[in-house]
Amino acid sequence: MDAFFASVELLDYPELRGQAVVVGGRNVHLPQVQADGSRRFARLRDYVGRGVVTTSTYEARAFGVFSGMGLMKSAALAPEAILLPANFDAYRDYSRRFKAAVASIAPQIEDRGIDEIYIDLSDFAEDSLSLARRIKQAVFAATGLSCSIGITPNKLLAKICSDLDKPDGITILRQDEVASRIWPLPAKKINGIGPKATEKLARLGIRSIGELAATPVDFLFRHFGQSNGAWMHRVAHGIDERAIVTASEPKSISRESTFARDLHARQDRAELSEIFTGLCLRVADDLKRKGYASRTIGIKLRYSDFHAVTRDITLPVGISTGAEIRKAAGECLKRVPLAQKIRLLGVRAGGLVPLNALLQPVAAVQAELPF
DNA sequence: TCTGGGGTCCTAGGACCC
DNA sequence: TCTGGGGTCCTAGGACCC
Repeated sequence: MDAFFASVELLDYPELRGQAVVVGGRNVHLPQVQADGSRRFARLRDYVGRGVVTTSTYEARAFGVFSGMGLMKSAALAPEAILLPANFDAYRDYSRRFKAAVASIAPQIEDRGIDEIYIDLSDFAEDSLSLARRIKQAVFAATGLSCSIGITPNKLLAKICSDLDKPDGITILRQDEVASRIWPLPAKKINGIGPKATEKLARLGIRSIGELAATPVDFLFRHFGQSNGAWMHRVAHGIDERAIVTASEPKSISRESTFARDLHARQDRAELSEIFTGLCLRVADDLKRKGYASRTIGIKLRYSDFHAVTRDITLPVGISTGAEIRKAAGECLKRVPLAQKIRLLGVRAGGLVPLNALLQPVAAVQAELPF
C-alpha cells in the first residue's frame, strides 16, 4: 500500500491532499474544528517529545522526512508539515479490507504486516498487466486507496519491483531482465540487506546489486560467512526459491514503552513499578485474547545512552496471567544493571503454547498419531 | 534535534545428554 | 590420563523488517 497510514488519514481529511503530512508522535491532538467549519491542524514545528515519524506522505518525503525519523529532527526539515496522530484501529480495519479485496481475486496470500502482502499468481493464465490492474481496482474499490505491485518470478524480485514505480505503480519483470533492470540498483534495495550490511559492502567497494553479483562467492564467504555469503550471491543473481507462506503461528508477543523522560530505578521506583506491571498486564491480555500461554518471559531495557539489554527466563510450564508474568519478569529484572537511567522498558512472552491445543480432546490428538 | 513499537530470524556459547 | 561427536535447550545480543 502507498504511504499507507498517511493515505488512510487523507480519506478523512481530503483538504490535506497534495500537502506534506506526517503521522506519528504521542499526545498529538486531533484537528480542531473552527467556527467556520474548517479544521486547524497541528504542525510539525510545534511538536515536543520523543516521537518518530510513522508514515509521511510523498510530499513530506520530498523534504527528507521518512519513517522512523525523530519528529524533532523532521520539524527542522519541514516545520510547516501537518502532524496527525496515529489511529491504528483504522489502519487495521483498512488492512483487513485491502487483503480481503485481493483474496477475492487471488486467495494464495502471504501476510507481510499491516500494509504488505505477497500473492501467488502462478496459476493465473491472465496476462500480468491486466491482472495487476484488476487487483488494484479491487483494492481501490474496497478502500479508496492506491497500492503498487510488482509481478515477477519470485518474492525477492517482487519486493524490489513493487517499490520501483511508487505510488500507484505496476512493475512487471522477467527473470532475463535481472541484469538490465535490477543490477543497476543499490544493494540495499534487497530485502534483508539493511544499514549494517550496506555499510560493510560499501567499505568493500560494493554498491550496486550488479557489483554484488560480480563479486566472487569466495570473497563473500570470507567477509559475510558461508550462509550469508551464499545468500547474498544468490539474491544478487535474482535467485529466490521461497514459497508463499499462507499461514503461520505467532512466536512471541510483546509490549514496550519509551518514557517521556528517562527514569531511575531508585528515584523513580514507584513510577517504574507501575509501568512494569502495566506492561505485564497488557501482555497477559494479549496472550488471553490470542489464546496462548508462554513458557519464556523476557524483559528489555534501553538506557539513556540508547544501549539495550534483554534478559529472559524459561519456565517448566506455560503461564498466561498478569501476576505470573509479573513474577517471572521481576526475576529477570533482578539480573539487569540498574545504575544508569532507563528510557524504555519492555516485556515479552515467547515460547508460545496454543491453548486450544491443550484443550484438544484426547481422541483428536490420537487421530494425528501414526499408530 | 537524538533515535517508536511490534515482530522474525540468526549466531554463538554453555549446559547437558547420549 | 589431556581426551569424540552428535544433538537439544537456554540465554543474550544483534540485524532486519513493517
